[in-house]
This record gives sequence, C-alpha cells and structure tokens, in this order.
Amino acid sequence: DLGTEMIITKSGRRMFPTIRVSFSGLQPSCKYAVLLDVVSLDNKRYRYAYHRSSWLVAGKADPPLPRRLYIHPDSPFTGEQLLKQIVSFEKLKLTNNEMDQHGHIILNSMHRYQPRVHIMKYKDKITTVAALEKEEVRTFVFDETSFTAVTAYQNQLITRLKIDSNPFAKGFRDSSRLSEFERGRIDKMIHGHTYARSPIRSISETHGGSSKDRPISISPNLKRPQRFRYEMVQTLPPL
Amino acid sequence: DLGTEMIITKSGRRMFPTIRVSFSGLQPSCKYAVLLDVVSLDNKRYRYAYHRSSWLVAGKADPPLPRRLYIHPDSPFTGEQLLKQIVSFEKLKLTNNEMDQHGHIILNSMHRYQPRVHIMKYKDKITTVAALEKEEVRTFVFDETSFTAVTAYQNQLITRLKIDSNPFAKGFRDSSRLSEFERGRIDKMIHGHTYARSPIRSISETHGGSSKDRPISISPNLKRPQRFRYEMVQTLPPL
DNA sequence: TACTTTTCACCTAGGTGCGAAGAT
DNA sequence: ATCTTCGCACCTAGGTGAAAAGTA
Repeated sequence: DLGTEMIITKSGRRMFPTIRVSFSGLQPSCKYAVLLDVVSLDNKRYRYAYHRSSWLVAGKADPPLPRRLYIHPDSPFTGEQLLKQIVSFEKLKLTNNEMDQHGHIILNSMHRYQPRVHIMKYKDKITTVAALEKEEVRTFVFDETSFTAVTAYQNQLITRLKIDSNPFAKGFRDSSRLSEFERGRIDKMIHGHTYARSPIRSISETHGGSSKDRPISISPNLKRPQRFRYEMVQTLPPL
Repeated sequence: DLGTEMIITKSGRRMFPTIRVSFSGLQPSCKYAVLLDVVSLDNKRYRYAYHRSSWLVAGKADPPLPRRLYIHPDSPFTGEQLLKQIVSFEKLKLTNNEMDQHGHIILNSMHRYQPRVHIMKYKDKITTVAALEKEEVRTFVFDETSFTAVTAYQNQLITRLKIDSNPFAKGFRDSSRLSEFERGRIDKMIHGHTYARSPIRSISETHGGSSKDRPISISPNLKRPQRFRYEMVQTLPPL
C-alpha cells in the first residue's frame, strides 16, 4: 500500500484530504510561522498495474525539482492564536509545472511524497528552504499523509473515496451504483488509507526543564465523519 | 448631493465600489498596519423624498453605535509590500446589527458617513479605537467616498449604477431598457458621485527633513472603466 | 407611511473528476 | 502503451438587488 494519490496539474491542485493541525504548549505571546513542505519518500519512479490494482517500481526517480516551502498564509501567528485555532492547509496547491510562478509545491508525477509540518519562532521572513534549516524550528511528520503524485487517478477506489468525501466532487456521486460488496471493499480500504484518519494531528512539544514549558498538540478534525478521525501525539524538544 | 448609498444588513454587506489604496514613500523594512474606520459626517438623520429625488434632514442623529476599526486582514504589511501591492478593502462589511460578532462596521441607517484610511507603524496588536489614537498614525480622508447608509436603495440612479458596475449584480442588468435620456442622466450623475472616481487614491507623505524621506501615494485603479478613475494626492507629515 | 427583514433567482469565482484529445 | 492536458458539467461558497412580507 503506497498511501493515497494526489492530483497535480499545471495550474495547481489542492490536496484532499486537507492537512489540518492545531498546536498546544506554545508560548502565547511569542510569534510563530507554520510551514509545510513535501519531501521525496524514496528515489523511485512508479507505475500502476491496473490488472493487479497495485503499484510497481518503474525505475529511478526523475531529476529533483525546485523544492518549495509553503508558508501558511496566516503566518505570523501569535502563540495565543495557535492555541485556539485550527491551522488548515486547504489553500496549498500541488503542481507539476516546473516554471510555476504561484508559489505552489512542485512535484514529479508517479513519485511518492511525504508532507511535513514545521513550526518556528518568528524572527524574519522565511522564503527559502535553506533559511528554514538555520532557524529554531520543529518538524513533524505523519506517515499516514504520504501519497503518490499523479496527473490522473490510478486506483479507482481512491477516486471513489475522494468523490464520496470531497464536497466539490459531489456531482460525481452515485451511491446507488455502489453494491454492498463494493461498499465493503471501500470500508476495508478506509482502514488502510489516509482517509481512515483525520489530517488533523496532535503534536506535543515538551520544554527542556522550564516550569513554563507546555506540550504542543493538534486536535482531531470534527468536521469529517467518524471514520475519518484519528488521534496521535508527537513530542519534540521545545522551541 | 449626499454622495452614494451603501446597503447595510444584519449579516453584513460589502461596500461597493470597494475602497482600494496603494502607498508610496514608506520605509521598505518597516512594518505597517493599514486600517479603515467610518465616522459620522454630521449629527443628522435623513429621509429620502421620492417625488423630488432628494434627501431631506429628518431630525437629530440616532444614538451612536459601537465604533469599530477594520484592520486590513493582510496586516501587518512590510513597507516593501505596500510599495508594490494595492490594498483593497473588498472584504470589509457594513452592518446595522449592534450585536454583530463578526467585527463588521456598525452603522445607523439613514445617516451620513465618511470612511477614513489609516496607516501606522506596526508595534503591537491594535484592537481598539483608543489604541489608534495613541500610536504613530496618519489618517487620510477622501471626501468622495462619503455615503448614506441605507437598508434599501433610495435613489434609483444609484441602484442602476451599482447594477451596471458591480459584477455580482450582473443578473439585474438590462441595458436595453435604458433609454438614451436615462443614460444621459446617469452619465451626468457619474460626474457628481463616488462612481466618477476610482476608490483607489494617491496619498503622499513627506518626511520631516531626513534625506531618506519619500512621499506616500495611492495610485489609480486600472480595473474599472475610464470614467471610474481619478487621481489625487494627499500629503501628510511622515511617520 | 416609512422603513427593515427575509427569501429568492441570478450572478461571480473557483474546486471536482470525466472523457476525449494530445504527446511521447 | 502510457501518461498528460484540456474543455466540460456539476458542484461549493458566497455576493447582488427585487419583491414580498414584516414592523411600528
């Protein structure tokens, strides 16, 4: 199982499900930037074998593309805001256009990727990946959010799941054509895919000894059906 | 002539035309907040005499409502951003709901108002009108943006102008029903209304003696038809 | 009478996967 | 054969004034 699939287009396509996080344990009066980038999961290119409904390695990865850092547009946040609000990356877009001028994240089709969420204490503008590595930053990775970039869906069950859960795809829903057998297969897949869990994650950060230190967490997404929820905590050294 | 009319509703209504400004003469590395508030133009209540197509004083103003300050949502801006971008207040909403919880600007219907644009050097959060008066701030007033708050349009020519120029009202356009006589009257009105001029204004600020000082300006709006443009410069002491 | 509120058809703006056509 | 692109119908989301209904 290689996770879900995400469409990439020339003009940019949103991710679905959206990655949404909320923190706890930050210092209310500090300023933070929340960031997301997408890194390669391996050095391979894939192809999809329709007759077996499975992904196969199809060679070495294509040359790497310019790596972009998505700065959440509401940044800078105060710690106070981040303790109250959910941070949603719904406007983030993925593209296969190497010359993209919109700041979208550029990916190779038929390659596997892993999104990462970063939080850093705000000092000045962060516009390059290099800058990110020099600042005080914590990086959180949730394995279930990995995906294969595609220009058209390969696995039909993933298409079905997206149509059934993305409100913008409602026009393609036709629940009558779902046999009970198919519904069973889908429900089975739900337990092995990103869909099974909310993209809202709980992250904890513990501070290095100070009595003011609090853990950071991301709470479950209440907007989606029960089967799309999950909870999990990551703990990292404090900022 | 009492300027244009702006609809106010319980849930909030956008202003149209939108107030849009761009500055020059700021310090690129400084941070600024851009703000808008709306003040009473007089202490009167008005009514509209349909048979004469004119506004009449109808008594003393109603009791004042909570005065709100609209902080442009993209604030804080860097000086650099403000020198490049147009600042648009398209998302600002007007309401007659005294209990509004959305941060909209609260107005009395049938009263005259004057929007004001403020720019201040960013120090900390500004959330009250009182705070505004204590900070280093410059206030710009453009007389042509004054309006009467209404719950339904009174002057039919204003309705016509809004339908003809607001893309969201395209469904009500029926240019065929406009006789040449009416079109003439409208064109005449255009020269006496806010519509005659773009709500993008040019503001200059000169600094108090430093060689680094530059004027601040707001440039004309190129998105609207020629007859909706104007240019004008206001100069104020530097921040 | 003199407003104000509610509901509605009709827009703008833009996010979906489909399927035909294009590219290699 | 294996992807990628493009135009499309069908959605979500929400900004318009008209007209009917409500208020006082």
